[in-house]
Amino acid sequence: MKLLVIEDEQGIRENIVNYFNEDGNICESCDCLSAAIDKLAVFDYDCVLLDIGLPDGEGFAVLEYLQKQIKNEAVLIISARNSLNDKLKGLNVGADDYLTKPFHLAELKARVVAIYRRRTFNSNNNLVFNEISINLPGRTVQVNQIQITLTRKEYDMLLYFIANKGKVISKNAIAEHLWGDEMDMHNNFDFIYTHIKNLRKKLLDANSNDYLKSIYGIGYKFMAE
Amino acid sequence: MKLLVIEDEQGIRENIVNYFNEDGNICESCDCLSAAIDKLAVFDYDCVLLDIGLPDGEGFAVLEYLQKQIKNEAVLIISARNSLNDKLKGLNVGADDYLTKPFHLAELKARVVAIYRRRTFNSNNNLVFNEISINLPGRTVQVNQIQITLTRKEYDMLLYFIANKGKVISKNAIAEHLWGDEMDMHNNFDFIYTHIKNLRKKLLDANSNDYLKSIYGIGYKFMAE
DNA sequence: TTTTAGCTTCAGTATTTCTTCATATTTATA
DNA sequence: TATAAATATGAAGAAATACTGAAGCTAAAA
Repeated sequence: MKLLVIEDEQGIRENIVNYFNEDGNICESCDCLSAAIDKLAVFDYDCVLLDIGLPDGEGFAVLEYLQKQIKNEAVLIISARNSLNDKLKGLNVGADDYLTKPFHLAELKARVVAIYRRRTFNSNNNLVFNEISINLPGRTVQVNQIQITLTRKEYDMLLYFIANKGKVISKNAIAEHLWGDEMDMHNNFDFIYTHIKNLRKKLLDANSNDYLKSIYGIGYKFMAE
Repeated sequence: MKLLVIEDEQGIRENIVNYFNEDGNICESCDCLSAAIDKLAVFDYDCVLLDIGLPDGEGFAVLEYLQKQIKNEAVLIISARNSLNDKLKGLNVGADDYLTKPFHLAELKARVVAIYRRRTFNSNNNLVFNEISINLPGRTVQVNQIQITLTRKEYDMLLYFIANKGKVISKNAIAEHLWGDEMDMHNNFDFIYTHIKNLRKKLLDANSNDYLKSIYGIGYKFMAE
């Protein structure tokens, strides 16, 4: 999962980032509204963890920005305030959930996972596309009822493709989604080629259709019909 | 055991929480209906201790919520009212037991344990998974009818794995479950490796199948089937 | 006090995954 | 069709993660 933490208190911010990164997620962060908007304008995230009280304004501005841009990031508000008003305001402008400080990292993570599942998966926690079925809690992938074993990057890639099936995904977007924004790749996409190749091979070996289409000069598209 | 206490009177609530936590349980609490629903939406509990008279509504709403969500938390109602009507209403909407205030903490605990056993274990108080059989009251484990001796950490780990069989469990989640969330482990999982190793060895020495699978970069999964 | 069991730490090793690189193939376009 | 750029591939090196056995530590038991 790829996450963005918007939180001005350094301690809290770093705790959250470390906690998620240890689990194999890509978690980025920033400490003010303007940096947040900058990031969101350029990158896509699965979920944004948003503090309301920021040095340069209220976090609600992020929600409004996302709505205006028709971005579909999930948003979980983290806030010191626990008034019903703030909570309702946040949920009204499009937040998915609300958590009051102080909180346990485990609870934060449980909520993020819950939001993500609600958005992405069906009621059985399975993301199904034709002969491919992904089970999130078990981190397993089945093709034609037969289980295949994917590495972390392959799994993340497949999930990303299926979540965006039918859309052309640029190589930069893939890199950004799998490695985060500190990844400097000055036009070298060799590792993407390699992971694509390996993922393709595993899927084809399991008699999947050839959904992974290369778009010359741009990136890839996971064919949906 | 993981419990949730829903009770608005602070004194009673804290007494219950402390009493259960001293026994090595994980006992959380909240003081109103909406906070309770928030928690139940995200977390799973073994048993919910539910007060009926809450500031923002009747506790019965929790029972209805659990039924609607098809969650299978056990529920014990704690209430000042002891009218037959209320009792019947509670049991009708799915409560497992009913206790009238005032009560002794020892009685509360006895009832919770009774409910938990009734729900989780077969008639012999055993939690059985294939050739592994765990006896909760005795904290003993048998593999293929032969008893093996586990340390506290190993036992807790095994129980946690079997309770979450089929799901990938992150090392952070394991650490939290075994040591609590204050445990600061900045990327050092050596002790988890050690306990996993020891648990594995004991199970394999007793001719158990190799259920404990490592998920590279993430954590572990106890294979179900 | 001594002994012991269990927990944690550590260093060395093994394994898995990620990245790089050299080479081959495909594609766009001049 | 020729050329250059982009993409694909297999193999190998590098890095990250996991495993192991042993040793030290701690707290409870004898």
